[in-house]
Amino acid sequence: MAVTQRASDRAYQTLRDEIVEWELRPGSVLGEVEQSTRLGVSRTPLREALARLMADGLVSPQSGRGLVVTELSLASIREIFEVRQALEEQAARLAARRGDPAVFEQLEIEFAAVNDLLEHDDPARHAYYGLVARLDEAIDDSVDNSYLAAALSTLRTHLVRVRRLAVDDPARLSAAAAEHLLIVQAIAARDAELAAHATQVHLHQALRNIQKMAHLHQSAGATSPAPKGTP
Amino acid sequence: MAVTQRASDRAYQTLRDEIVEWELRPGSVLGEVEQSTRLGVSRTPLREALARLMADGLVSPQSGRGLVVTELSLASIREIFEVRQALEEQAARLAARRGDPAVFEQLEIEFAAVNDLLEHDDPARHAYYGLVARLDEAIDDSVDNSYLAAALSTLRTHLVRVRRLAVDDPARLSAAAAEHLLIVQAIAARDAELAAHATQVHLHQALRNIQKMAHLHQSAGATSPAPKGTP
DNA sequence: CCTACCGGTTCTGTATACAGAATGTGGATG
DNA sequence: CATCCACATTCTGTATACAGAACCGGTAGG
Repeated sequence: MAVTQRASDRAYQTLRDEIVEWELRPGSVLGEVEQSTRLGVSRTPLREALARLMADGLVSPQSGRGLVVTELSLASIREIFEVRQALEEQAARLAARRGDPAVFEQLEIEFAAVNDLLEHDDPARHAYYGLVARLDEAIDDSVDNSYLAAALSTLRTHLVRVRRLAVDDPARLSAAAAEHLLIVQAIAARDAELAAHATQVHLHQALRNIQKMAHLHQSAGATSPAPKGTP
Repeated sequence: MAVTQRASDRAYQTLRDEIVEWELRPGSVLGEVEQSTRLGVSRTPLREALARLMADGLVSPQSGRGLVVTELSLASIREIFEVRQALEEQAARLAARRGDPAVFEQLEIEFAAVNDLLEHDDPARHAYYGLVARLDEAIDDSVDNSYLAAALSTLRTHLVRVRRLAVDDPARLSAAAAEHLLIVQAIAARDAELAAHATQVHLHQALRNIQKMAHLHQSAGATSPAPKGTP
């Protein structure tokens, strides 16, 4: 493995993390020289990093010159979920057909016991989201489709950004775990259609929850201006 | 509009076209210096172009150093179609809900008369594929989802590459037009589920046709070595 | 007081130079 | 004759230098 990571990779990961974690707010202008000096790399690898971020849809070219961190409005979240519905339904369906039931039976046990996980003192819910990540990984492995995996990967980046928008309430997490459990059970039972439908149910509820939370906060999250380098 | 295109864009488009048109065969090694001199641009913009091609999945890093044009096996075509099923079904469904029926009624007329188009002397079927492209465009516009549009766009690049693999026979084109007609009718009638199902039917038949043709040619197409610059 | 033009400044896009790493080759040795 | 090591060549990754273009400010004119 690469002990020394490339400078462009470091710049990409750093910027991506900062955008996803909302340290770089939407609308922030990313100047090449500014960011290259800040991250301690030259402009060449930084440009490569910005190009990748643009391909991901995390930054977009502003009118004329300059790249800005893309907004994450409720409308764009809805768009993301429309793609997610399509891709994750297909992924669940194919995983049910091709996956090794043993793998998902193991995950089934863990999701059944997820309430113990949620009771632990874990503000960031690392254990829970780690389990979900392992489910995603198991599905990707089972599907064995690099194009689908790539599309889902970029999508998940956006979803982490959505997740950081507001902390999930425990009730929703518990419900989500139940929905995940059904998906896992369906895959383990090789019931492709049930896996597809259960995925639709989960995504519907997840989006609904986000919209509900956003409605509560209303003017709070989303698109506060807060520029960074304009004193 | 930009009168002067950027060098990196020119390099990207040129290389992409050459890969899609099978002038650069799968397995071809794309050295940076070699390609930069050939295309008459410096290494910096060429690297940017190669990065975009890698994001598209048209080239992939070879073991160690060097990028190679990706293979297009029957297996990978199947993978592409699995993603395509998911995304185009969703696109058709959403277009049926959101599109302007008038637009699709116009397309309906054109698809109904497509046999006239096919009788014209047009070896590359420009008129036909142009009509299909306009349908895709109308769907994208109606869906109004940038994430979905982006995913479909990269997918279509791969599909052009598949299409160039072998010339479609007239019978298949005629059948495909009938399938397209049903999709358009469903969208015009705002029947989302019929649009989704008709899309599935069309994609199933399209993939089946490709597999049939590949089976006929068997050893022909796909992965013949034929390197370009090794005299 | 508003508008249009002009200069300065900053930024992007491109080219090139340099360092490190990997690969392949040749010769020497077992 | 095979194998291993050392060297040379080539390639990638990075830094920097340069040119052109786009913005911003001020100033002069209507």
